[in-house]
Amino acid sequence: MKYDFRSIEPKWQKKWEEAGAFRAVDNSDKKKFYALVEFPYPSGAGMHVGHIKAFSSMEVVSRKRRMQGYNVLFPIGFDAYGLPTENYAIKTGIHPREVTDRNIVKFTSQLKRVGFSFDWDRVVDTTEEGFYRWTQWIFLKMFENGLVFRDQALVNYCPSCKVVLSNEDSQGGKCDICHSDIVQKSKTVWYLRITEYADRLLSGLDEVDYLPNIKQQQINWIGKSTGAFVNFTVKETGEKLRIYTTRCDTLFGVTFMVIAPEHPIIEANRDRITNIKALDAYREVCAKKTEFERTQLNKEKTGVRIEGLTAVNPVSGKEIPIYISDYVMMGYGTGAIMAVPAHDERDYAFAKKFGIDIIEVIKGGDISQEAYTGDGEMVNSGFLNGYTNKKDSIARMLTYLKEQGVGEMGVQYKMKDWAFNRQRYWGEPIPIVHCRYCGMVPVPYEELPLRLPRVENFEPGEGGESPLAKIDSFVNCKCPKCGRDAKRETDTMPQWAGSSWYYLRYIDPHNSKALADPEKLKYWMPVDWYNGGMEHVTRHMIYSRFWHKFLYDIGAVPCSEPYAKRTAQGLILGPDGEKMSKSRGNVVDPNDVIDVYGADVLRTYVLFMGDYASAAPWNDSSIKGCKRFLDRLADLTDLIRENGGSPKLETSFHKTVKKVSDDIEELKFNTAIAAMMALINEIYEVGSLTREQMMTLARLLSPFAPHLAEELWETLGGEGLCALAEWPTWDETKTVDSTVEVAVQINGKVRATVELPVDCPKEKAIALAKADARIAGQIEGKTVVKEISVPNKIVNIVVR
RNA sequence: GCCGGUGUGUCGGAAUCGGCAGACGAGACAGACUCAAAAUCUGUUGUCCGCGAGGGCGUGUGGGUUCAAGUCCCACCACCGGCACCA
Repeated sequence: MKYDFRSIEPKWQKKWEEAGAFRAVDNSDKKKFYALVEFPYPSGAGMHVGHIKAFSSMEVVSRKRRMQGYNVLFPIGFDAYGLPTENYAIKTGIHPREVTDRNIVKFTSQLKRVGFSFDWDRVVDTTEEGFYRWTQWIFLKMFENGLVFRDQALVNYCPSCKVVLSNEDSQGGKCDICHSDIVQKSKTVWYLRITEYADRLLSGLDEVDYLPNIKQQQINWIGKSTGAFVNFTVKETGEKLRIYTTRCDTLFGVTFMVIAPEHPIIEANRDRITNIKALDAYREVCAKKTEFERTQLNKEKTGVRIEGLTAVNPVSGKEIPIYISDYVMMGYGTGAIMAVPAHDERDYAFAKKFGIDIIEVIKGGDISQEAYTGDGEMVNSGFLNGYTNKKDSIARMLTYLKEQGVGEMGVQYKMKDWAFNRQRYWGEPIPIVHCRYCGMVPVPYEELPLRLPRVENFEPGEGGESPLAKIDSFVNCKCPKCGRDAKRETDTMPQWAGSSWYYLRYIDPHNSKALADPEKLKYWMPVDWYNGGMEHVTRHMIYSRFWHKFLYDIGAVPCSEPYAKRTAQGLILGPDGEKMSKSRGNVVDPNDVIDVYGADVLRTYVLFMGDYASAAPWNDSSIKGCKRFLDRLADLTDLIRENGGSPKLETSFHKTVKKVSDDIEELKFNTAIAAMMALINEIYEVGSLTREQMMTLARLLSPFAPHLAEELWETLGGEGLCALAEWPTWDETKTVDSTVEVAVQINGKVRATVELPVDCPKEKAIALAKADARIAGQIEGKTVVKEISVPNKIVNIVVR
């Protein structure tokens, strides 16, 4: 058959669209399958081949599921709020709305050209009123439920761009945009109380099927640690100084305390502290450091002793000094630690520098040389002396602390509350009104969406204010509660907002009464399979799991976890082996590939190029192999004969159907395609095949190269669309040949192979192996020590 | 430092309930077709010794278990990803 991709690809794309072949059906009796891919950010550069790979796994699975009779929901949308569009607008003066619309048109045409089987009736755009209305709705629900709060915090601020930056945008202490030095600035920050869900985000992982490394990253991100809170007492004031520790059994080894420079106890005791000037000087130095500098490892420990305050160890009664040092963070635990220099490397370094006592409480190391962090017998520890097991000594100490009322078990998380505002224009307005009399008042639900006003100037204001702050008509409003003059919040939500719930909107994208109809949610949720990048398995996925759990708590969704299964693709690197980027100039544009080879070749190649989960470089010549594969496959129609093929070929078909079916489920597309290649190589050797076999081949090919598959299907007289034809099945009994080639080893080295019937009994196999001339020659004159035969695999004869 | 992963020809990669290492594809070389090139087709292609039959070596390194190890065990090395002064 002549394979002219230029004519057949548009032809079948049109037919699919006319037939509504990929439309998901609501209220169907069929079994559902919801496949999800991470919706793209519609950047001006358009898609690169990495996007194609990212979408291709669920594309193949979706197409296979449809052929298996499932009602499939495979949607696409656009995560369109964000900084690049806004920066582009600042630079060019073109409004983000126009830029976004233009980019979405571009992405849509690219996606359609590839022939993805998305349901185009369900496209969502996070910047559209009908969508962000519900983003705001969820925010207000969280506000109502006490999950939203405001607090002063130090933020990364770029004095040149006049903009507050996230930690990601200020790596290395430099502004990501203009590369000037970042300073720390105190700002009011909106927070979502994600830490309240920390434990459930952790335990929820037991219910879902994520790749192990994905689960592990989430576990690390949440960072749960179990330990104890212990109250030390300040001798001079009687105040409690509370610390968190995971090793409360080392309490007898505490020789000093360290608190964070920001710890409130300093302000509370300014007049009592005799060296307050020295402390203030140190604190000022710390305040100037960025989070990045402060967390640099292996740097010299610094700090200042607080004169005038002394702590009392609640267990030993010993009086110890208190220091401030920036190696203790206000943001973790209580911002204060008990220091056990003998058994903690950081405390050891600090004690050495400041000449503080080091008391050994765990035997096993040499504390004159370094801190000993291993296990061992407890010493110098009162009632704990003689304990050798960490678990027991901690348990004993916890009991004691509780009895004495000076401490108790506690849990800490590395995960922090989610800073949820940006001083930016191109985002969802936070629907809150500040009233002088009523405080923070939510915008009434019926007034949603709170529209983002159309402005002409997107430059951030002085001091890093949102551009919205300059729009009087937006800012000035009446308090929804008391009706007096009030001002709107001018910050917007971060980029993560829309993507935290978009998968729900696909289920009912045009609903104006609710974020989605409960009946539809019940049918479609949860997402059966979600694929995306490894870079999103912590932030995006944790954020969206948090929102989902909240929505579950208020009865808005029917299940507690949004994604039943999660996998990730590896990057496509540039032809030079480096990460694709505009600045390197190594980006491959899918349109260029389609122009030359067609969409089917592109689709096949991105899946054939390597292990789906690993990164692999693009190779301009390797893609030819996929082109040849499809050409050769199309030409097979010339070999169709009434009694074509051979019994062995029939077996190979059954094997291949099984292999391709199984491999798709494990995302092993490269070996699935390789199996089809091997099959057509075999057909060419045999020289003919049957029409039935060719139709099987077309259906197997359909998820990968659907346009060619349709064309073949039509040529062969198949009924309806190949995309909706029944997925081929295999007969397990027909996947085995009648004979197998078995390797014969002498002392573990292969010396010959013999053709044996399948499941040949051991004795017979050994006898037949020995009958082989070469084997007989090898055994001659030697003693056979042992004979091993593994049916259908190997015969090994050990001789001496 | 901690956690996770990977290491196989010239390249992308196959093969892990231990059983013929290098499937499939690319590249390279040789040949056919062609005035020629491209495309296509055929053959060769881990490495070393040998005219050949054949044999030695070979899956990051070193050791071990086994009739048999890319696969299992021990010790290391290198690279990639994540977290990181987390108390």
